[in-house]
Amino acid sequence: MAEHRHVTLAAVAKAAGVAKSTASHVFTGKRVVAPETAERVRHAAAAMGYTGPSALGRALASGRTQLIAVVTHALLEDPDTDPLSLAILDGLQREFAQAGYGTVLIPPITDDASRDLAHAVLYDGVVSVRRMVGFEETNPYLESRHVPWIALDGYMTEEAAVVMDDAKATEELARRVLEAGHERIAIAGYTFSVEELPDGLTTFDELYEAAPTNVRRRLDGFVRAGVEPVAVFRCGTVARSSGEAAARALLEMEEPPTCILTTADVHAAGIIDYARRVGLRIPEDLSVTGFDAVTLGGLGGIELCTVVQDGMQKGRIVARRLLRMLEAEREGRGGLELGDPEELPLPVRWGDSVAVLTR
Amino acid sequence: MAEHRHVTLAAVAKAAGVAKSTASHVFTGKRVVAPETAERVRHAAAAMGYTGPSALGRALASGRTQLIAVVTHALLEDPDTDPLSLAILDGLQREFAQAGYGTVLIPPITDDASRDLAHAVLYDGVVSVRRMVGFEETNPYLESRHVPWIALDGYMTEEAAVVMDDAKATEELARRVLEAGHERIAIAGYTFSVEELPDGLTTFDELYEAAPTNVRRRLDGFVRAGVEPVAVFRCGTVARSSGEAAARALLEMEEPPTCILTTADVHAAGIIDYARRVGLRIPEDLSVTGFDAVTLGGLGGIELCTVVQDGMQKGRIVARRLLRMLEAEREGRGGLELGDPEELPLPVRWGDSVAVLTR
DNA sequence: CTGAAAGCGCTTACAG
DNA sequence: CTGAAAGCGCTTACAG
Repeated sequence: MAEHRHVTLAAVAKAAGVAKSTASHVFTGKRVVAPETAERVRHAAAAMGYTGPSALGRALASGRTQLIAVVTHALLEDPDTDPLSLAILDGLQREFAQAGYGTVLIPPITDDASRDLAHAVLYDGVVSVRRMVGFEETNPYLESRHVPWIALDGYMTEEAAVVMDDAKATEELARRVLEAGHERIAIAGYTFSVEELPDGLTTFDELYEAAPTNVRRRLDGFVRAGVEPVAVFRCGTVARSSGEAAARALLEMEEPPTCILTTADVHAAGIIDYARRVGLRIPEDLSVTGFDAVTLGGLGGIELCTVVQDGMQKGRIVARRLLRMLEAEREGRGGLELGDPEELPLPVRWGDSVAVLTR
Repeated sequence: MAEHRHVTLAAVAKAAGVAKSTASHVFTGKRVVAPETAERVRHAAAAMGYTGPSALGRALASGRTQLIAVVTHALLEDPDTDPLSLAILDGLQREFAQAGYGTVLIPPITDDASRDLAHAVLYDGVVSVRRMVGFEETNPYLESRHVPWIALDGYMTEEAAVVMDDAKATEELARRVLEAGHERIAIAGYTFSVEELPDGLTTFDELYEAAPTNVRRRLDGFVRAGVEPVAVFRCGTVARSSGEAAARALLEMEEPPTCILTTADVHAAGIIDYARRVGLRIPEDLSVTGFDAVTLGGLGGIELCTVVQDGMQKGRIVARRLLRMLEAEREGRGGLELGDPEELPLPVRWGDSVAVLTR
């Protein structure tokens, strides 16, 4: 009946014959209000079609938006390309939602539109999930907002939030490959900054130098297992196409490897795509290992030998860390204890993409 | 050098010796400011570490948050379960970002946490993507916020935003199945409200009655092609498990169908899972068709005969519609022309999941 | 248990 | 081309 638009707390308070502060407390519950007073306020609110304090007013007055930004390119790819980031996003979103925070998706800053967006968006904290492009401008900007921030994919802030023993996992995986009798083994590892470092053959040391810390740990595991690669390829993107490029280069060698160890499932998938196209069978003619254990289409029934990274769980862990940072900030004590990072287990999954060589 | 926290427009204006309004206009560009005045303001801002007007202040003053909420369960499932919603989300997010809007993810209201979140979050408009659970409370709430809202999955607002000729596509698909010689054909269609209508055998008319409008159109296509189903199964969820349930029931029949027509790829995948498990070959022993053409794992090299629904494109179309609604609202004219909905083409993709029967 | 008032950080007519 | 002022819708000490 009543005009439902733009009913304010002030109007409700007036109608109920109480002060704005009292009406406010009825809704927030931050102060005890006499039952009958509260009832009067609720009644007036209902009659006027008032559905609770405007999130906007509350945000300005309290300085808290209940919003966390997630800067990512994950959705800007074919879902098939980066399912791990999607899973992480899922975990982040669930944990934030549970804690009463909405998750705002924003792309990295790459042009005027994304720059304007970054400036226009409100948030209390931020997580950046893929630093494939645009991070040169995005990172300093996020820094300038002076809010709690966790950057994943090998940044220090990730290391402080979640512990992953990549090396232990890849060591086990590589050890089993060696036990299967492989001697000509190649490594395909990835870096992020494709502009400076495109796909291409390289040396182990150069790859190690350019790789993010998590990839380094994976390479460490290969070394610890005793792998002496006959060739090393640098994947410039975390995308299937870089895996194809790796296969093309590696299979052209005079004595091609019998097994390629990768640092991401998407690369293993790209390698399989290419190998099949040139008529090779997996794993009989070429073995391959991955990392992540994501669901990928078009593998034709092959189950990858890989390391399981539970993205959803990882997202949850990271979210909990950010929530604690937010809390610490609210306490006004930058030095509040954040506690140790949680550990994400990384079990090996032994599929059927590695052949056991008999001689 | 300077203390970087909590620098306000007012402080910058004072330092530059201009009025707040002038400083504001330097940043928004909504009014012409003398070049040297602007320079003075920018200089002061830089010196004080001011990175532009607070999104919060701007939002309160202008009443616009530059945020669009997307209510969805898509991320709350295994990415493998609902890749179409993910693709739609992708399209929404891209289009919104381009228009300067951030995308806020919130879950449907199912408990106190999600209710609080829904109330706390700020947004100028909203799109709801999956109405699987919690919509009984979520929908009225979204309604009560009085902002432009598009609900997908067979609601009227979707129909007004995007035109899809599902019937034409499924008619073509079913026609080809009939041409392949199939006579014992079953239909597995889906509904949303699993609480009231669980998985189970039903009649065509009952399914039709309970189905959302888009599923109805798909069923229309089957009828138009001349299909006379020997059995009809109702999938109570849009998940692989409901497909398995369908296969279990349908294959138990005395004279089981040679082909099952579904209204979603995930159901086709579930059917394949089950059929394989009981030792049937696809398509030799059982043919199946889908709808959506999403990437699904574990299909073992089978390419589904299905209808291609480009989720990303659909998301973009829906986003553009919402943006137009927002604009219309801003103009203060509820009656502003929104124009016709855009059409999303639905091509048939003929894979290898339907056997050609020779007799 | 309740009120009056300041203030959160801006934008936007209005006025000149 | 620029300023002074009102106001967006709340929350939160402060006071009683």
